[in-house]
Amino acid sequence: MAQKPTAKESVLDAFERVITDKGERAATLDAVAAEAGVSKGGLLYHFSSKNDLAEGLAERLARLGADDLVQLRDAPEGIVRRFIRSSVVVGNPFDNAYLAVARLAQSGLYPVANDALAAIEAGWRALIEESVGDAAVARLVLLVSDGLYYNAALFPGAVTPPPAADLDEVIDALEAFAKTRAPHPAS
Amino acid sequence: MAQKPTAKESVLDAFERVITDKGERAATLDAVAAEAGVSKGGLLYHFSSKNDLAEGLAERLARLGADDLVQLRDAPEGIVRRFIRSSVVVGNPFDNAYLAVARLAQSGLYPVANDALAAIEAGWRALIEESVGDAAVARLVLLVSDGLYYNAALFPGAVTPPPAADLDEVIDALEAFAKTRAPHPAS
DNA sequence: GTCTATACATGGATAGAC
DNA sequence: GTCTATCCATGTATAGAC
Repeated sequence: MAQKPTAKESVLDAFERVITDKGERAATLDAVAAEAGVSKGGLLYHFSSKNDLAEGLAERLARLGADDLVQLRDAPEGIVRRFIRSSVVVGNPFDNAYLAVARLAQSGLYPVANDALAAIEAGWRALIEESVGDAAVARLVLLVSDGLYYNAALFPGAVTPPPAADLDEVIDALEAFAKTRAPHPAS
Repeated sequence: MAQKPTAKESVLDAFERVITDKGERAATLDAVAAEAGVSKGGLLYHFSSKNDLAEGLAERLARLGADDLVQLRDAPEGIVRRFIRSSVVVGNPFDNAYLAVARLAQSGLYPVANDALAAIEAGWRALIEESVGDAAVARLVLLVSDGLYYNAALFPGAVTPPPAADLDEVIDALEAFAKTRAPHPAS
């Protein structure tokens, strides 16, 4: 029965797309309505304010984030490798939502966006710490991820995608360091 | 003879302060004029547009950035340690300018701000690479720095200052990794 | 050089027809 | 449920007095 809210979802898609492509400031009600193919009034029927739109996106992120965390936990290549690799935005639904909400959060106008990001980060942190077994290594992993993510995704237009080979080299370094700190995780 | 442009500089100070304290969106001409203690008209005499203000700040950053790079090169505690430590914003003139310009750049409305940041980053990258002698390590150092910086400084209000002890631990890890990669830099 | 007054555009949101 | 028309607030920028 949660299969039918197509109209709302497509407006939310449009909101997400405009934020991602042109930045938060460009995501006016007019622009979002146009992108969604409806009028401003039509949009405001589904989301009665701009803050309502932000909440909708934050909820979507929370939903997708839960799935993402499960996939991360079960990643065959290992949690750290998967986590770092996924720090460079590729364009899946979770990435798109995360990026858009991050942009919203930056403006400082939507506390709900900041809260949603904090919740995602907390989930990651717990999983990474549990996985690597050392707080310092976990911190390093999270910092590198943040560095990658923010660098690549934060500035609309100036996207600099890092080469995959370089990325793996960085991951190797992190895992080597992790071994240094926790040499015998099993015994 | 470059000692007298007090009025312009104080307007620029106000611009910087408002951006830092309340975010780029709150830095309207009205708000900046009020902060500087002048009228909107008075402000616009010195900077004929908002983009002009952004350019002024970008130039200030470039000026301070040159000094910063020299100090980094000569840091007695070592370049990497100094660099990572300085990634957490402390409030010196360079930090203030950098933070403000970063916020401007995020909006996507001021290409001059993005350019100024890119120039700063390029200077850092060259120095770090030269210092650690290994591209992968340099990349890691820059990523950690970015992670630290963006996390702490990007969201107006939600500033999370990382503990100094944890920071040093991260630096130790980076330097240990650097030794792994370049065991005998002299021979 | 600094001020007031004002023009002009844009964005969020309401009212009410269809 | 979606539209048009409109109101109101805010932000940038200009004109011209002092």
